[in-house]
Amino acid sequence: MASRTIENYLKQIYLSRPADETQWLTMGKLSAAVGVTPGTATSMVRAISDAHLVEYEPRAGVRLTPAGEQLALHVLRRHRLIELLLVQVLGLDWSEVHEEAEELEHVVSDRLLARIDEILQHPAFDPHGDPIPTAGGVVRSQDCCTLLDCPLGSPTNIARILDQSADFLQYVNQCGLLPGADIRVASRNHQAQTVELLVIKRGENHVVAISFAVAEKFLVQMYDRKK
Amino acid sequence: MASRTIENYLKQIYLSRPADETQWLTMGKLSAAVGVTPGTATSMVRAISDAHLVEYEPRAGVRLTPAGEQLALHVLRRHRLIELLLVQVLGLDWSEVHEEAEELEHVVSDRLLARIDEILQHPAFDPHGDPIPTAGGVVRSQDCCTLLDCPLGSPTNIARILDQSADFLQYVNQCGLLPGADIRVASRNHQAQTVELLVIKRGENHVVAISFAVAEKFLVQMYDRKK
DNA sequence: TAATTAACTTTGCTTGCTCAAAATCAATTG
DNA sequence: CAATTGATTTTGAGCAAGCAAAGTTAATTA
Repeated sequence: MASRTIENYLKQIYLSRPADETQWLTMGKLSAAVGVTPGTATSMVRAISDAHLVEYEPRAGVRLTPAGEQLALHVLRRHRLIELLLVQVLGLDWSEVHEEAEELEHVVSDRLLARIDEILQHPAFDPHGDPIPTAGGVVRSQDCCTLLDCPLGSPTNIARILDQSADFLQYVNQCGLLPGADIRVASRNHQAQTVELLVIKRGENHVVAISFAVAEKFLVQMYDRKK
Repeated sequence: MASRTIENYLKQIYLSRPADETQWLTMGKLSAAVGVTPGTATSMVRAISDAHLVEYEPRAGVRLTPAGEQLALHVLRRHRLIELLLVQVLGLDWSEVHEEAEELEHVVSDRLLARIDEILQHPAFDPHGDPIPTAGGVVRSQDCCTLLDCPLGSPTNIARILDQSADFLQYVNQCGLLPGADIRVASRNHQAQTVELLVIKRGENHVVAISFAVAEKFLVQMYDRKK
């Protein structure tokens, strides 16, 4: 069995993997994601590679093997199901659950996880809109784009929020930009680097302005995901 | 913060402490309870004693300080609230929850614990009838005796089950000896070392025979705890 | 009292994970 | 092409926790 340290490395390797599948994840990025010094990451990755969960190429980086990816997805499944349970059943605030799940994901048994999945009726997304991998390790991907490159004017709704720090999520909550919220991108100002949004909240229209950097943290869907 | 190893040692020291408060818990018993070799227990206890959570007297044994006891009770509170949550809210079988809680008890935050306590409406007992210490570290003790020394014939009900291994609890479940069950001790046979019980289950009387050793694993109350 | 025994402690070693600092490599820049 | 820079790897060390086996101590038996 993989230690909780190894589970964490695998999860981070998965989450930080470069968009281009042929690319390797560098040790610098991995060590930052895991929160250890680069040297530590190198030696841990060497060890994990001995267990055939990753491929490691010195000075190039690291990449998950199919076995490693399955394990990473399993951890991610636990994490996301737990988050949803904490929000929907235990009534925690969604800004708190990420931290909590970070610990719990390493100790819930398969049996308990199956019960959670059942109680939540086999959900496909966690409270932040992240897809929950199936028990078989399949990720049902959404067809999304960020608030930076989605079409202007057309109505859409928020699918996913990529920054899960408590502070940020509290702000998100406050201006009604939760997953599922109906919005429209009113305008983009490339000089000011801002995006203006129309948020439909309790029938009323609100205007919210965010920077390009923040706009990239929101994914929206082309077609309404509720149907 | 105390590591999960230290939390475990403190919990076991509390649970295995001798009935007589002036006595020390020996290293032999502790090492067996924690599941390590005696030498390991000795050196861990030395370390925990440096943190002033226990008193340690070489060749005599170990005993919790007030600070250590508070921490032990806190761990126990987490353990027992989690067990109850798993049974009542998540619908796990009560024979499974001990193992599960053994892991979870070290990772649930105070905030989550408070929510669990609220959802369960500040319960006083876990599914096995063990008392749940308050957030302030107070144990509300019950007035109990075992099926070995309770009076013959008089109606009573099961308050607590001391053996929490899955196999045993499945048997307990099967013959209806759950906490709260209405029973009477019909007879004791000192030659055969057995106790005969009358179990009132769905209006009907059932006869169950158990050995003295098993009888000691059940605590019953003098007065009906339901009122 | 001396010998035996059981419980406990000490010692030395291992594993897993980490860091700091030194060494190395690769990719620019001058 | 040499020098500098930035990223990466190696080295040496430390800490927490564990085991096995050798050494002590105290209590019991003879």
